[in-house]
Amino acid sequence: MANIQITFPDGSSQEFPQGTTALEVAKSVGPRLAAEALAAKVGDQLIDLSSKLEASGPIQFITPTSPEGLEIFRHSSAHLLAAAVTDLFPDAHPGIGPATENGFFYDFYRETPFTEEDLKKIEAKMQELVKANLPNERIYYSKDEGVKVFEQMGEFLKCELIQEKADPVFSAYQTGKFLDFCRGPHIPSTGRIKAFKLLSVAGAHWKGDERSHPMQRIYGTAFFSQKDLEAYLHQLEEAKKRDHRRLGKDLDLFSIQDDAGPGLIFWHPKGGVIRREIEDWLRAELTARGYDLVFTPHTMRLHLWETSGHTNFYRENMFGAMEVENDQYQLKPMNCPGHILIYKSRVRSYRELPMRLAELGTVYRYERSGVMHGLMRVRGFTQDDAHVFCMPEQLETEVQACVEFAFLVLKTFGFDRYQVELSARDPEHPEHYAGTVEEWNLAEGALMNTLKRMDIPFKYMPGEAVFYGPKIDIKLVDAIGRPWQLTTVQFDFNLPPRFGLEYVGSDGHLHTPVMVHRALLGSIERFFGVLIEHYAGAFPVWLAPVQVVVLPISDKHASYAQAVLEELRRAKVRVQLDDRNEKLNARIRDAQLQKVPFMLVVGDREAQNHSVAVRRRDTGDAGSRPLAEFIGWARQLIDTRAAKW
RNA sequence: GCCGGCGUAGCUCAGUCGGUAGAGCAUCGGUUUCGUAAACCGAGGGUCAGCGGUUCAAGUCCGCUCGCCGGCUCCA
Repeated sequence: MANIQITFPDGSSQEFPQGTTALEVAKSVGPRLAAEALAAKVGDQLIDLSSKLEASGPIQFITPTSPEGLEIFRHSSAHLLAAAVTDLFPDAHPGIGPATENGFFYDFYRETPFTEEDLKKIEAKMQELVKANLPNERIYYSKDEGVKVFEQMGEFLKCELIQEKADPVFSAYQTGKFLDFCRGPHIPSTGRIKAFKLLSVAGAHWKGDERSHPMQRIYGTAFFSQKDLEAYLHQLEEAKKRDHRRLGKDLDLFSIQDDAGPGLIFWHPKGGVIRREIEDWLRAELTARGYDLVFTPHTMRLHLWETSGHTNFYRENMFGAMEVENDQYQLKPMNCPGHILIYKSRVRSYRELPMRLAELGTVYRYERSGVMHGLMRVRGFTQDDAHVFCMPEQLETEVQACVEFAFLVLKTFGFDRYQVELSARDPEHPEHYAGTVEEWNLAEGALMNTLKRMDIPFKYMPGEAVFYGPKIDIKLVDAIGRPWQLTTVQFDFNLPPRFGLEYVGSDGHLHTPVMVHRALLGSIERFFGVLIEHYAGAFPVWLAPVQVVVLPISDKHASYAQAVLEELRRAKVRVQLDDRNEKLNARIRDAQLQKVPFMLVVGDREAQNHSVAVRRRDTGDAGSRPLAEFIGWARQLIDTRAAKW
């Protein structure tokens, strides 16, 4: 038998007989590697340890520390889950079960729902299968043969998948009695899975199609060590404490009320302060960047939305039209038509371009009942919207300015977890899009050049563009790792021709302008939600609804406390006096829980030399200093919008 | 919209087998005047989400509706 040459990551190589398994190669390196290895990688292909090596080449072993290690491990955990479920519940038909970012899930079709108790039973069965240390065996089938095997087992969902996706010869994995159509690779046996937990059961749809069978999805997570698992569960608990819905109530920032309806936000005084700070900052920046601030009506004639095309492609997201004097009016789901009407109100010259119309525009969208989520997904919200009307040759400059502005937003509010996506058209289906191929090439080129020139890493997403133009999106991540879209910069090849927009060029002829939609914060509501979670409610001084609390030690110090209060007010610091009949400790505790940045304790000593004893929210007692000095410090933190101090 | 869970005082929650509702915190009144994360005493506060049904009797069992939570789907 011929020998093959296997090269290791350190560059050394060794000969093995053809057909040697990856595991045997690992053993030749050392027993420790053989014990730790989960799978192997040949070239860029992942294989099982039981796979036979047929050709010379490099090999790499996947261990718990490899980037792919956890994913393979969790995928095998999903199989373990399915093995346990099919064993306990013969009427449960497995669908699909992949690894996810934080764990894994498996979807089952079953008439009766799984209960919490069922999850416990399943977990116990999984433990049992771990103890049995069942091998994950790979079996090859021809397509016809495979379909027959799964048909005999009554696994109609698997048959469907095989018919749709399987190669003429495909692999399946056997774990105990459970057989799954699966590409692999898998860890050698179930005995390796020690730290796992089933987390929840939720509804899903077969193949993600809403009209298809309802499925039951069991979520779980698995780690290489019990310690890692516990750390993850602890992190979930911590994240819950940052949930903006929890903090919104505890800090009295906003509410959503049954009497008013779901998805409609009430901004309480404290939330209102933060919103005003955000908006004031934004308006100043918009003005400095050559935007014009406008206001447009909240309801307009329905025919306007027919012209824009919304009644065709956006109807299911619009509130119903209302009748006024035999005419139909529509609550606005977007601001674009309003801005377009301002543009159209008179003849425009190329000298006026680019024209940047900005509005904090409140829109209403009908969201289906199951999708609302705190401030993140609502039915009424305010966008920091703007539309830039310009000539094609101005596009790139305008896009760059938008992206730079977006990054200033991220920096100002201290966001560091985000991802940038460029959504382009699907080149296979040019007929799905408005505008010509030339226009699209120009627009996609402008977007991509901008990102590349600015050295911003991004995900290129062909086929993800909306029909009217390509876009750049920036998504931020919430407390439990869910991404939320905020910033969007989008081209629009659709609306300018639909509304017959034009400008007089330097050549004296009429031309159609190009239009860019952009929102940086996205919606003020969603932005606020992400912001609350980002700071866990402990806002930097410039945003904190109450920046300073004055705490007189006893009634004797009331008049000095009052003087301190007034001096801070004159310096335009948001300050409150807490002179309730409570012990100092209790009042400090309340201020801490309200996450007030500074507490000023005043007693005899402070009254005597016009000073304050400063307590910081984060590090506690910071000693006494003259009142004037503290005010200077506070003002500086506010004026510079300091994130840390 | 779909699947599952949940809804008791302002908040967090208890309430057994169906027998007419309770705690802590918060609020209000009083006492206490205090130096860096919860003083003490007392009082008020409920359409048990809503509507309907079963029953001698429903917070508890059944149905419908509304809302919330976790997902799915959707998301210009």
